[in-house]
Amino acid sequence: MSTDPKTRKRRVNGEESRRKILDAAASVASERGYDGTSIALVSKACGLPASSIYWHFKDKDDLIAAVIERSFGTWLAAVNVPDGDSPRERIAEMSMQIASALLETPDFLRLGLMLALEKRPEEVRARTMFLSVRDEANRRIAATMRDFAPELSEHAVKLLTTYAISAADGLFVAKEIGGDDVDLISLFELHAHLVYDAALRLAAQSAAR
Amino acid sequence: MSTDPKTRKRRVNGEESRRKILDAAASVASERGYDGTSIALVSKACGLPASSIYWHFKDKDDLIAAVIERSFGTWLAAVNVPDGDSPRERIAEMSMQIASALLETPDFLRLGLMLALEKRPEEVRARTMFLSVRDEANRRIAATMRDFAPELSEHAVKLLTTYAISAADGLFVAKEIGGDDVDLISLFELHAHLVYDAALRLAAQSAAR
Amino acid sequence: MSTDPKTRKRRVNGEESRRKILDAAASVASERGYDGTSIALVSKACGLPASSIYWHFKDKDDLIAAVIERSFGTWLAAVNVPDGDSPRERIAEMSMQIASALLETPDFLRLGLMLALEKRPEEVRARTMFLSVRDEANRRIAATMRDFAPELSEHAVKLLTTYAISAADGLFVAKEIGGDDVDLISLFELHAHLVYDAALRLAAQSAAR
Amino acid sequence: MSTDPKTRKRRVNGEESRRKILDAAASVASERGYDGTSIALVSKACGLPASSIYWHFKDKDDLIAAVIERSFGTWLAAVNVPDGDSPRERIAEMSMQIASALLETPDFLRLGLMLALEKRPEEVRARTMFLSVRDEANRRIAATMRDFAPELSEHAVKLLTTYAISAADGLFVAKEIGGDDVDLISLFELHAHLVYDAALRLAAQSAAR
DNA sequence: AATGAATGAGGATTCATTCAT
DNA sequence: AATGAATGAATCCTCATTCAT
Repeated sequence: MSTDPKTRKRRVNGEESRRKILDAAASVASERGYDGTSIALVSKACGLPASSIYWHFKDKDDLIAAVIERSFGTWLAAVNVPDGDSPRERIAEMSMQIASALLETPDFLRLGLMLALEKRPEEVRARTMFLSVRDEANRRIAATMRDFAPELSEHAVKLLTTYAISAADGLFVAKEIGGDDVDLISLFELHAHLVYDAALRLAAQSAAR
Repeated sequence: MSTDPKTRKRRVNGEESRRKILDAAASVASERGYDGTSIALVSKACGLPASSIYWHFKDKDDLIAAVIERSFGTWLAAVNVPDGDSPRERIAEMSMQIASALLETPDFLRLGLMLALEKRPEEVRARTMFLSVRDEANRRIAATMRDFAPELSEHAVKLLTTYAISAADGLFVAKEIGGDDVDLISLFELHAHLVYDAALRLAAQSAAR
Repeated sequence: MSTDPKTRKRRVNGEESRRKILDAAASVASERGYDGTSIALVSKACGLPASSIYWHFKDKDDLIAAVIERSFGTWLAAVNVPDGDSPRERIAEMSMQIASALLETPDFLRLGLMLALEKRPEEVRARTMFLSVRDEANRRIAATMRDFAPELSEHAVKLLTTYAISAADGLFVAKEIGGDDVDLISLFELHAHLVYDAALRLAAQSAAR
Repeated sequence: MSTDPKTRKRRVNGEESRRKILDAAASVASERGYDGTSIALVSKACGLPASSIYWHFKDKDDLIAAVIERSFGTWLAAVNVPDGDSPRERIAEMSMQIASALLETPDFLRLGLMLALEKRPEEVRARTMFLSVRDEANRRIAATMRDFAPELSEHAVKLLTTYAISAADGLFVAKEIGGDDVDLISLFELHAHLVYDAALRLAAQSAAR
């Protein structure tokens, strides 16, 4: 940390502006989606004129892709595979981590799902960014799954992984819609339980063959 | 009701125009969401001038709400609770019906979820329409659930219902994203299975208390 | 001419607006070129809001192409090949017609030349329009030339035609630059004379071979 | 003049930057005209940030005027009045020089003509620069003309000079439009021939009076 | 029941330019 | 001598909506 106030003030200004813009864009976009996020709105929210946004980002697409990217970063940092403990406990622990990360920084998934559902002709970079980030998550979960139950066939791994992620998405959506009426923690607990049991059963079937 | 052929002709034409507009709006909106759906786009897609759209619908909001409403109608018609058979088979059967209805007419849920995720200040009628339609679905499923396992506590019913619907949403989203890579039928089969088992277990717990 | 004022007022309004826009665009564009012609400027000049311009024309390019097209029409109407008289007199007569048409409606050529000189990457429709219109003029003059001196080789016809048109362009530019200092009529007289003599000489050479 | 190597280094670098900017501006401006030449485009083409351009040039106008000035310099250097030989040969020789200078460095005239055709309210310095440069050319040619045929009336000198320059402009434009289809050399040969004959005839007429 | 035309507000983006370093 | 960042005005164009017919 530099102690020279002048250097810090000036040098960092560019990056600070960039950060302010990203913050503003994240909050606007996660509330109103891609189309609903106008540059004017972001400009108002961050205090910088619209033209300044274009100094930091090529275009709206670039801006929102950056929002997704950063948002995924913070999100990932909050989730880390625990080791030790029994498989059941590890899975429950991860499940809790994901649930609370979703409660704390929902921007990533909310905006991502909005983009994912849209199928406009011209592929939006932001959408691609979300999908690739999601693919990465997919691979990690599949790896954990194989690790934990090596007998599972590849087909079963894929089925379970897709189910695990999809249902989590759905629960998140329910929470977004239902607000405090929805007990996300309990739902994720149930979810972890069900997926764990399903994995055991499928592993047993595979082994039997 | 007038028998004057001219009047009838007009009315029939009017209804056909209305239908054409709804068709166009449904296809555009399910691809691009609320904001991405411009009247000009709908006009181009249905061949009628923009001003004609305003003869049939009060405003854009009204149009999209109508799309949701009609879309839900067709959708509901495809799903009907089967009777007879064992509970397990009935649940599996319903599950299949829902999965194939989603494959055939995905507009309803795709557009609905898009709207649900958006949180704009001015409540959009279309969104409200979707949410109320979804509440109705919720009630029906809860009723079925109580019917099938009366021992379940109200809390358990709510948890299971929410989980059942949410995961279905998530699976639908996965299918939308993944396309043919995703085997929606198998996923719903697994889903029905898991929810059924969970219901049994929770019912047993409730009974034990 | 309809005598019903209401019909005329309303029915024609669309076309009248279109005309007003074209008039305004012609005057602005011929003064400031393609880039200098902003829709806002045209809007101010014609009294209609910018968005109305887009009702009548697809985009700026379309608008300016239409200006060129119409402008060429009026221009062509003012020039018609005279018959009777000796070749020399006919050429002199045509030459005068062209000169005075240029003096009266210079928009066409001024804007056209501006566009022709620009070589931007994305071909502008307006430019293409001018070039095709110019090709047509080229063909007509070449035909007249062949008609009048059949002995001329094709090569000579092309050389003379190009020279005739090009020098006329140049004289027009000089007049645009120099204003009243430049006696366009005398210059065209001289030009006609020189081209005529050149044609005679080249025809004689061709015949001699 | 300082001998301090640092200062010299800077100055040399500075002049090289200036040159790079001018090169970039010349290429952009000769392709897209005054309005089409944005500082951002020039910046991209020369690799220096926009703000650096403003260190070397007061504003856009200044930059483009400098382009014209330098461009005219290189151009002039390529054309030098030959002495000795007969008048006819001297004119033919000059004509060839001009034609090949136009083929090699067309930027000057292309940009100049674009500017000349525009008539915007606020006089652009770059345009004035071109016009004054052109006036100078005019004077030189008139002087040559008087020198070569002293009997010519001032009126005839002016007419011939204007015609000579204008037609040359026109031929240049034709070459710009037509590309390789247009044989600029032959056209200039013809042009020189015609002007020469016209001068002879007018001189004879003047003498006769 | 339908439509051609119009319109003000707002969309994304680029403009020429400035300023502190 | 150079530059990263900022900025207000302007760019083209689309928006949802209205209105007279």
